[in-house]
Amino acid sequence: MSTKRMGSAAPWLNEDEEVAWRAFRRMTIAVQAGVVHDLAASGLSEPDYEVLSTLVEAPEMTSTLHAQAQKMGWSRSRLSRHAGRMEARELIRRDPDPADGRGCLLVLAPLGLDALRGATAVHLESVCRRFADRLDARDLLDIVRISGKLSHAPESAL
Amino acid sequence: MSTKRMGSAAPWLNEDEEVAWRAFRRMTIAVQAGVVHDLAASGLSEPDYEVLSTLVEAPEMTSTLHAQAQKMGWSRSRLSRHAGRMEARELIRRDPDPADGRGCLLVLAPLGLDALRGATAVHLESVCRRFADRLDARDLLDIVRISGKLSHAPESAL
DNA sequence: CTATGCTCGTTTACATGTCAATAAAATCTC
DNA sequence: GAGATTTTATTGACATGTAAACGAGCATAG
Repeated sequence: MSTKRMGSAAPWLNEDEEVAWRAFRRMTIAVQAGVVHDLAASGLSEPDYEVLSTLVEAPEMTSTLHAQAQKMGWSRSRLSRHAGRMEARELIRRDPDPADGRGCLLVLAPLGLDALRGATAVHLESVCRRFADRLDARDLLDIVRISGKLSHAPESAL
Repeated sequence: MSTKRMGSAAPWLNEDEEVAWRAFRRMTIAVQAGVVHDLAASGLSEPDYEVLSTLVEAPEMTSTLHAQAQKMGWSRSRLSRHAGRMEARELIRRDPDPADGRGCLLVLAPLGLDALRGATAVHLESVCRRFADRLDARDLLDIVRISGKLSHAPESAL
């Protein structure tokens, strides 16, 4: 694929690549920070929102901690901790898992559903204002194309 | 600019926007996590690397904590804490500021310069492998164009 | 059955970030 | 110059993330 930079010499970026890299970083930071900022106004952090919006899609709005962590790409440790904090706020509940004596079920609590409804509107508005409304059809296609090139792990450790 | 979504109705994303938003998220997470992962092998965290690479560009490799924080977009509190940790590892030094009795100067220490040299090679290689090498000239231009649309704050709070 | 190993969720210890309050020095106002 | 205000860096209290060790329950081989 890339015939550039094959030798043993140190790697480098040409000017266009450098410019694009800086632009990439600036863009990702701006959008990410912006959405997190907007979301905070609804009383949920971004991790909170992730947990709730993933959980609401599970059957019965219920999921094993293990399965939920898997689905979110989190460690069980992280989710366990965060679940503890969210349980204290009554956004979710922890029930024993009838199918596995070790496990527990995370259940979306009424308060969590309310919070999610509010936050979803805020989140959508934020994504529109900071992302979708600024882009035209061509931009969207370009993003999908480029994401396809950047989103997978490197072919080899090299 | 955008004549879509002007009314009082709830905001929404059409399918293309939704797909692009997911692609955008996937891409940013993959690249960011990948670079951080590679950098860790050199013994520096990403914040460490930011501090050192910003500091090395300052005159005399020295900068007020205030100025440094400004340049990095960090709070002084954050930089003060991180500087403390880096000072303990002898990557940087804190000297009193002769021009301002309150201030302090962050100075790049020899160990920090060494660490930065190693990390820079690793970082560059990582950016090549995970970013530049995967993209062609058109991709790079598209990124710069799209970044221009996404990187600034919203026109109004609305 | 039972012994061995694996998986589950939690916990401990620590690294890191935020925000508000602080102390000290500079700056401004009169 | 004296006094009020601002600025600077640090700190305390806390929220959040990671990694490794843990105890308890499950599962499989024999």
